[in-house]
Amino acid sequence: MSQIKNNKIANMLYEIADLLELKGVQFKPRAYRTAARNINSLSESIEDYYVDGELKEISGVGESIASKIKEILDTGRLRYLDDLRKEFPENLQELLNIQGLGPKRIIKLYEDLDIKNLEDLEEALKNNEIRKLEGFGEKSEENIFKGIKLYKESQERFLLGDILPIALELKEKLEEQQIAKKVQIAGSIRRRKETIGDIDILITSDEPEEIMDYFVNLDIVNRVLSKGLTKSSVITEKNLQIDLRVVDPSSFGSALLYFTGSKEHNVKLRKIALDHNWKLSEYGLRDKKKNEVIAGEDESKIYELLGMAYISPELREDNGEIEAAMDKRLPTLIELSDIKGDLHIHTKWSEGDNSIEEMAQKAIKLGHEYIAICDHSKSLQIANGLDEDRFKKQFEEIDKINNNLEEIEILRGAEVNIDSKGELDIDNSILKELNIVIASIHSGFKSSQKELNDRLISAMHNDYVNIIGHPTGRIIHKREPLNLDLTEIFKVASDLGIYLELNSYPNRLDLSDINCKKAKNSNVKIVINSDSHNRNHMKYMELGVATARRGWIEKTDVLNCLEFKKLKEKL
DNA sequence: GCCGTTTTCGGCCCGACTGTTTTCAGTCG
Repeated sequence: MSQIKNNKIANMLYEIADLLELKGVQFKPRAYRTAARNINSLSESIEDYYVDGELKEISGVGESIASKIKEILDTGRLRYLDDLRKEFPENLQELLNIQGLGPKRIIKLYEDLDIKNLEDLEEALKNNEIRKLEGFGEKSEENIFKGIKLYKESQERFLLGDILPIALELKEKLEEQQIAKKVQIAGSIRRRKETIGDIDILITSDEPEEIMDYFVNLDIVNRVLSKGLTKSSVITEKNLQIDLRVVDPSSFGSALLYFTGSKEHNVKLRKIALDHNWKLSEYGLRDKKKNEVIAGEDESKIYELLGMAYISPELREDNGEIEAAMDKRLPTLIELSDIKGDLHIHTKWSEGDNSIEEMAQKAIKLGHEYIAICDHSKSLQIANGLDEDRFKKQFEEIDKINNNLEEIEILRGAEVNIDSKGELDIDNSILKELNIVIASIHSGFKSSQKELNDRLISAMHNDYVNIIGHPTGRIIHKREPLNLDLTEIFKVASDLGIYLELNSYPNRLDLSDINCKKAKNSNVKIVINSDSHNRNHMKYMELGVATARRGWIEKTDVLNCLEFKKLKEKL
């Protein structure tokens, strides 16, 4: 297990792609990105592939990229990348992350205005210099300005889906060291927030010096910020900060509570403690009069003494969970094991990487009872969307595999496109042959609120539509949610019995935690899907379930917690 | 640079949208 190495290599390949793109090289950037993406979604360490001589087994990796991977694994560096970097100012490729800027315009900005980095770009914006350039105007300035804002936000926080595997791997490594006893990830990761600022890890150990030595010398570490006996902080190459704290076993629970947060949750707990004439801190729950610790080792004991049920970390946002815990009316949150199937799976038929059979096999391994193959429809041409004829052909393949596989049920599905008028791009004669129809918006994001609402509502009125996919369309750090009136959408969904999707893709998580809670309060049922484009994406279900838990969702709120028989009845 | 039930060489998703133009380039998905 070493996602960290895979990640490092993928990032270097992504950088090559960016630099080649700036050079105006065709096709190669895509080849490098494909390889990088596939390496990132490997479930095993790339080193294992190297050792076994199987690098070229990785899809998208051929002769040339394989030899580059070898060079990186052997030497830690790559000459080819070093040489490419020399051709441009150090941080020019960073500008590719800004929405609205591509290679052509970046090169123009560089050549005409000597813009070498983000700082130069902001300066030029301030002086209104960009609008004077040929091909740019006031609107361009405005869009670049907005793009910078989103990009900066993305620099400060990381996606849960990117950080969780790293955090879990760190935890595992620390646990392997016999000198660390208890190991727990705290902070916003433990609360499974959609974005993460840094990683906080709490441990107990009798050998703090040894464990700190081990920690600051891990290969993920780029810079050591501080190193002591109780706390050390390091920074990784991607500017992610990791704090490791050694705490006394007698206060492990109170420290865990304190460092898990949220701040607002903790403040309220401390107030309640004060009402009892107690004092709550990271060192324990303490009786002020007698000056003695009454709890600290165990987190749940603290909640118990404060007169409430144990509160799952995902709920700790001071959104009513404390009151609910006191009244014993906390929801029984959905668990990953409640999920019985995945109803949004792409395959090679459209833009997925794997075949129907491969996806089904992976789903069996994950313990799913059923999956729905929901490839894109024809108007999404970039995704090689299916037209009516190809859907018919796909039915045959699905039915055939379904008959051959006893362990799983494969449903016929589609993710059809909602056009600018709210029409679906696939004929009802095909839709009625499907077990599952997801309708999604993939274009015309900037329509007015009324137009957007009307489009979704019109799609929901189609007799064959079951699910609205990624309802708000947001891409975390990239695209704001659609300007929808969700209250109206929820009402229509509830009235018509349409399920709203919680799309588990790491940068979607759409519906968001907050919207899940609102949906639940509006009697809307949801479905949690992975939207897998590769068999290794199916594990994203974990992120969706975590988000649902943050939204107070119970298994009875979720379509794909039903067993297959009941699911079929519902549909 | 990768890949192949139309190819081991010659392709490589392509249309919509935006903002800039005055017929189109660049970007996005």
